[in-house]
Amino acid sequence: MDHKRATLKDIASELNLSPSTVSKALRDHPSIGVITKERVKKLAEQLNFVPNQTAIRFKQQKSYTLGILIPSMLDHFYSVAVEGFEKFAYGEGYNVLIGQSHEKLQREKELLLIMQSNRIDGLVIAISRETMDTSHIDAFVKSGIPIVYFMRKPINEEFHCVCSDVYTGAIEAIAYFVSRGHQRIAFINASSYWTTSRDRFLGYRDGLIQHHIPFDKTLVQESDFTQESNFQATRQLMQLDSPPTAILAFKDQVMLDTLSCLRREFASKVDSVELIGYGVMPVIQYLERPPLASLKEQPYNIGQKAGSLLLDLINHPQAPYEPQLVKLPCKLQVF
Amino acid sequence: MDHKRATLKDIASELNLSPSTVSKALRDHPSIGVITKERVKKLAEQLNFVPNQTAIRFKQQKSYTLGILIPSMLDHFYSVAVEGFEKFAYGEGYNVLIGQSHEKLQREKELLLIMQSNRIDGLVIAISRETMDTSHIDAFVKSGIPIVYFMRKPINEEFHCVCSDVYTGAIEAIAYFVSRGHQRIAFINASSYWTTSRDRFLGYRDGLIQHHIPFDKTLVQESDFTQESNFQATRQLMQLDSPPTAILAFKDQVMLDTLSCLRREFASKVDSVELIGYGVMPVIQYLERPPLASLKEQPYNIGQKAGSLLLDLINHPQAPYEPQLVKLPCKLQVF
DNA sequence: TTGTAAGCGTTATCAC
DNA sequence: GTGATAACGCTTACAA
Repeated sequence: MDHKRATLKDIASELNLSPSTVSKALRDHPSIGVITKERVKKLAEQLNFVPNQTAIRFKQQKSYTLGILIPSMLDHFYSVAVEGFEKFAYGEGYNVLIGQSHEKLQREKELLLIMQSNRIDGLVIAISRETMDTSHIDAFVKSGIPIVYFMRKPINEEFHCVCSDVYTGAIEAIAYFVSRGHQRIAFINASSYWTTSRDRFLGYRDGLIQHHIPFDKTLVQESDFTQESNFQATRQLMQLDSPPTAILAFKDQVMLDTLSCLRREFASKVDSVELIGYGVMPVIQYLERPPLASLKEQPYNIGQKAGSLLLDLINHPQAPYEPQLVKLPCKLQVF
Repeated sequence: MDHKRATLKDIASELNLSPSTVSKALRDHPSIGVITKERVKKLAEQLNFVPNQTAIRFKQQKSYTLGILIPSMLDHFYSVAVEGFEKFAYGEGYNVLIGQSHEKLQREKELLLIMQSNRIDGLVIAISRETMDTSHIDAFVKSGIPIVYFMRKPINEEFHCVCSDVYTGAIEAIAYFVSRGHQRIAFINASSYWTTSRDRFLGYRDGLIQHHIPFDKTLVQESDFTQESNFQATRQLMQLDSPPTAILAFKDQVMLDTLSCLRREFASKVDSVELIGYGVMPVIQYLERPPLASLKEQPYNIGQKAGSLLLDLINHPQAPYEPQLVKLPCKLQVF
């Protein structure tokens, strides 16, 4: 092992040059002679010189690191979103720090501090389920780090956000249900604190209205995504005097649990209830009797888009502030 | 926005102290008076002071960052392993840089360079499918960064490694198959360049031997994990004159594709072939007719263990080198 | 075309 | 108990 890593100074003294010359040579600065560049690069290669990013970051007062804070990487949607985000970030010369809140406000706060202390240049965040109060995020923003929400944005915050066009998706889902003869259409939603829940709900409601189906609030349940909660929501619906024949779920994970619940507890009705979720989880292809459909979102593109929006903010900190709201379309995929 | 972030110097000049005093005060250095500490901490709080890690890292010549390089976070096993690793790392005050090779050697090389240039303090790695030559890893090791393999270790490298005890798992699987009357037991393996493939194979072979079943090499196929490859392996097996009645798969993803292939192309036989995989993918609970069983591994613990082994290496760089091989048990879970 | 010197924020060492 | 100083590796005016 070369016990000491080569530095610019090492190269410089070896070649009787100054560190600044070496620095410029390695970065192809025009003011350095071709021959010098050659010599420098050759030796750098030999010494296995790798520039010390920690020093560069420190010097430049820029971490070249972007943060992304998500509920969990075990959620297929978010792991794909992270892929898109990373791809973009790496392409722009940035590293990525990933944080998982696991739906805990406390963890979210800790991660925000870690990221702040790492002087990340910007953050993309989908808030946790417990995040009803955003004072920790406000403090973060106040420290001067640009931020872009994605998917889950607090309903009362005016901020940049990249998400799926779940409203139109819900409209489409309802239309498809109706075209198949359904009139009793239920909806299992999530935290009313997120814009994405409100938008789904509005799409559901407006979809019903478009088809002259009266809105019935007993057909709307809320889940916290645990299996127990998904089951409970399903039970509530199926035990109604007039149970639904179609259910729109906040996301496929909810829909799958709904399916399980129907199979286990309402076996006689499982074939008479059709389901649509959001996300098109890859699992579904392995089901012998898949649900009706799912709204295909674009997590990869959403991650990328959030990254590029964030970079805009980083590169134009003085630009007039006007919250961008980017919605990427969902597409109904029938199984 | 406070446009400039507070530094030690800011606090110092405000209180007419020196930066070094402030530094010590904030870290509760015994040589600083209680009253001074009070004043310093109070002002730090007020100014919303967050220590600049980039400066600390630079100063300490230590990045407090661990790297983990995996094939893909979309693979359930690895995303859980990353969770375990992260949990451990954060607990020890380290950040985590995650890299995904997506099974590409080229990407793996790039990521190694990025990590090196970030001066990570250590790396945990599962090599890509394309990694047959390890010169890039050797170079990395030579640069002085400790490394621990997990799951996928090159077969000809003597290094620390944390993985599942897949050998014993295979033995168990075969025993279970035999107990159910199977004699024609096939095996779909992966890259012969990994120890984990060799170990599975040895378990498969020894398992057969234990039950006096002759080894038949036509019953062993290799897959590269693409759906096409999984299907192809399944076809090869099922088209034999005497096709298997039981198949052990390298991992559940392979098993699921095998199941799909049987359903689509060998529908008449799908009920007469029993399957066992590795991993216990959560998907499986949603299948109406699940496969026979799966070997439950411990990705979370493996990630944690790899992290703690890595930290040992980091903290005791002078310790005599003796490759550690840690194997965590698999457990057969019947569905 | 090359060199000099200052400085980024923090901590360790040593002096007071 | 507190302060001055140097150092980490690199970049960037500016000087030569």
